[in-house]
Amino acid sequence: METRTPTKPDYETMARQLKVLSDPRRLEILDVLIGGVQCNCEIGDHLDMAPNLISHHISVLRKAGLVRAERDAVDARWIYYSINEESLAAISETFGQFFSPGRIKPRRPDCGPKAVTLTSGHHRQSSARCQ
Amino acid sequence: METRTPTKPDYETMARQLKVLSDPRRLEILDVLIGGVQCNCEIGDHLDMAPNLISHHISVLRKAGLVRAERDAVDARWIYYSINEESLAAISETFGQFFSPGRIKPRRPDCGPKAVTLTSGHHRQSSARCQ
DNA sequence: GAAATAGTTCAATGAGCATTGAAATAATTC
DNA sequence: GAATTATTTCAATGCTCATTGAACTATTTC
Repeated sequence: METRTPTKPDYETMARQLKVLSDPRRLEILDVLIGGVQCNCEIGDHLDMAPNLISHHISVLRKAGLVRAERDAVDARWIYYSINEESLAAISETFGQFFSPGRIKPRRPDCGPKAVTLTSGHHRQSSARCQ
Repeated sequence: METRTPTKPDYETMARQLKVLSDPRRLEILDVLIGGVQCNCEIGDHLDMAPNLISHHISVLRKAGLVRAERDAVDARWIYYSINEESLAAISETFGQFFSPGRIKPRRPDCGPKAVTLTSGHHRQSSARCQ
């Protein structure tokens, strides 16, 4: 009988995705991009970060599939970054499900020494173990 | 005019919370706890981790307020861990909102050299900057 | 009180990673 | 083609943190 999620989640993959999101600079960059700002120069204006640092964090977000890049058709020095909406939706879905409080199951009453005690009086047998 | 979330999120705090969640071992522990297993011995059986490592990760989860501990009333050597439902709900709410794809705003058209080009012909003035 | 059991704390190791400044690449302008 | 602009890559530094084994605390059993 399975007590966890129906299909056991890939914790390694989930952790890797969450690690990408667990940086304040990257959260701020994401927030700016979500807000509709995609011009690199304006990103720099908002963020007060060294350009190479912005570049580094954006590359992390790109490798994670969260952000896409597109060069300007007229002046190819400019690059526009944008949120990969599908990727964000997938993350939102996955973690929304995993961390949903509704998933919490009640404490299993047949576990631990208390259970043994409750059924056989004040003293339990010495080999008492859960299950 | 604000283009991001109404009240600017505390990226540092969010990142710290996400960092706690960005470990495969901690995700697995959380999943076991969410599944209703709270007896330490059974946690150990499920996780195939050294007891001191379980203890370490659980202490991280406890410091983050995600997990609570309670000693067995009969045999105080046993400790039962449980999910702090309110804390999980708060996290689910915060991140569900932040990463919601519905928040994504369209690209601002008045940004970058393309905008200048579109209104003033093929050549833009050399000092062109966004906004 | 000695042995056994449940769990935590400590110290050491090593890997990963954010940050910084400088150099390099790419594209455009004059 | 030299200078300028936009962005990336590189190398070095230092901090954080997961992991391990050993020692320690607390509690119960005999």
